Amino acid sequence: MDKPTKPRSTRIQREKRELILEAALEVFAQHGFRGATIDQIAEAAGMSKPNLLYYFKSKEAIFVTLIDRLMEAWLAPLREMDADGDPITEIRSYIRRKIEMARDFPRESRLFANEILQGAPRILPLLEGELKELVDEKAEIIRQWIRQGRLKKTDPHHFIFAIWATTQHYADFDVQVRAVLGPDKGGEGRFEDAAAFLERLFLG
Amino acid sequence: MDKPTKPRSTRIQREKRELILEAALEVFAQHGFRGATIDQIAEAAGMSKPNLLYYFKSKEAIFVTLIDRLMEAWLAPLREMDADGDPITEIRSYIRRKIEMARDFPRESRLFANEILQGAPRILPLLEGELKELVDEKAEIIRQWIRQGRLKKTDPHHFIFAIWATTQHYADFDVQVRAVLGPDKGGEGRFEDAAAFLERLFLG
DNA sequence: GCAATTTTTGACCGTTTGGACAAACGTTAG
DNA sequence: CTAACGTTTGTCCAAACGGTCAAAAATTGC
Repeated sequence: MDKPTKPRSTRIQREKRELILEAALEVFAQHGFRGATIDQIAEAAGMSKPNLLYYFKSKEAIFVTLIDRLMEAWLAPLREMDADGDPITEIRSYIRRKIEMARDFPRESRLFANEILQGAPRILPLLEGELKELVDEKAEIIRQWIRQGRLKKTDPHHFIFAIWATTQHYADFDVQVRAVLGPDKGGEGRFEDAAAFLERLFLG
Repeated sequence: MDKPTKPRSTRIQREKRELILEAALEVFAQHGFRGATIDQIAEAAGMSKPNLLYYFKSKEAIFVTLIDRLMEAWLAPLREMDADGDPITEIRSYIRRKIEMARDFPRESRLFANEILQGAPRILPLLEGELKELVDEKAEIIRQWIRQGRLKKTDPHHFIFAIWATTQHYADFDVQVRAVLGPDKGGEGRFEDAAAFLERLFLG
C-alpha cells in the first residue's frame, strides 16, 4: 500500500482542466453565465469544443467548479479577522486585503457579482449557511470591540456590508470608475487612492 | 394648424410600449441582456412575440430604450446636490435619495449594474461624457465645502464612489444582504437601518 | 515495436433563439 | 356596407447553442 487506491487524473489532465477554468473565468466574468458560450471558452482555452467537454461534462459543471473555488478565496480575508488583535489594525488589514483582491482578481469579483445579481441560484444555501455564520461570528467580535470602547459605535453587519460594497466596487464597476476618473487619475494608482480613502472613511 | 405635423403614436401605442418596457425591465433585471429572451418578455407583457416586435424592432431596441430612460432617473439625485445648501444636509439628502432608489427601484439598479459589469458596451460614451462632467462638477463643490471648513477633508471622487457603492449594494446584492441578515433583521426595516448607518458613516 | 489507453477531432443532432412575413382580425370613417 | 388603416397572430427560417458520438490521433506501459 504505497499509494492510495485513487491515482486518477494525470498531470496533463490537471493542467488542461486548469487551462479551461482560467479561460472560463475570463469568458464568464465578461459575459455572465448565459452570455458565455462553450465555443468561446474552448477557443480561449485553445482547444475544440468536444475536447473541452471531455474534461468537463457541461457548461454548468465548469461554472460550478469555478464558483466553488472562488468562495474559498472570497471568505478568506474575513476569516483572518482576529478577535485578539488590535481592532484598528484588524479592520485596516481587512480593507487592504479586500482592495488587493479587487485589484488582483477583478474577474473573480465580477463572476461573483454576476451570480448574486441573478439571485444567487447556485450559492444561496452557502450564503444562508456558511457565509451568514461567518459574518455573524465576526459581527459579534466587532460588537465586543465596541463594548470595550476600542471601536467607534456602529452596526456591525452594515459595517461589513459597506466594506464589501466599497471595495468590490473598484472591481465590478471598474469601467465606470475609470470613465469618471478620466485618463489622468484613472491610472493604476487608483487602487492605492481607494485604499487610503477607505481606511479614513472606516477608521478615521 | 390645430396640431403639430406629428400626431403619431396613439394613446394605445404608448400604453403598449409602456407595458412592454415594464415587462422587459423585470426580465432583463433578473436574467441580464443575453439571458433574457423575447418570448419571456412577450409573455410577461401578455402578448405574442410578433406582436411585441411590432412595437419594438428588436430586443436591443427595447434594452436601449430602457437604459436611456434609466440614466435620466439615475443621475437626478446627484444633480440635485446644491452648492448653496448646507453640506451636511445636502449629502444626507443625497444618501437618502439613493437608498430610497435602491429600495423602490431595485430592478433599475440591477439593470444598470449588469450593463456596467459587461463593460458598459452601450453607455460608455455617456459615462465618459455626461456622467464624468456631472461628477467632476459636484466633486468641485465638495472640494469647495472642504476648503471652507464646512466638511471633513476627503477625496471627493472616492467619496461619491463610496456613496454609490454602499447604497446600490442594497439593491444589487439584495439576496446576499437578506441571506446574511437572516429572517429576523432582514425584514423591510433593513433600508431604514442602512440609511441610518450610512449617514453616520459618511457624516459622523 | 506494439497493444492498450488516453486525448483530440469532424461531423452531426435536437433545441432555442431573434427575427421576418403574409394573412387574418378589428376598428373606424365615409 | 366597405375601403382603409392599425393591430395581432400562426408559421416559418437561419443562425447559434449545448451536447453526443464514433473514429482518428497521440501517448503510455510493457
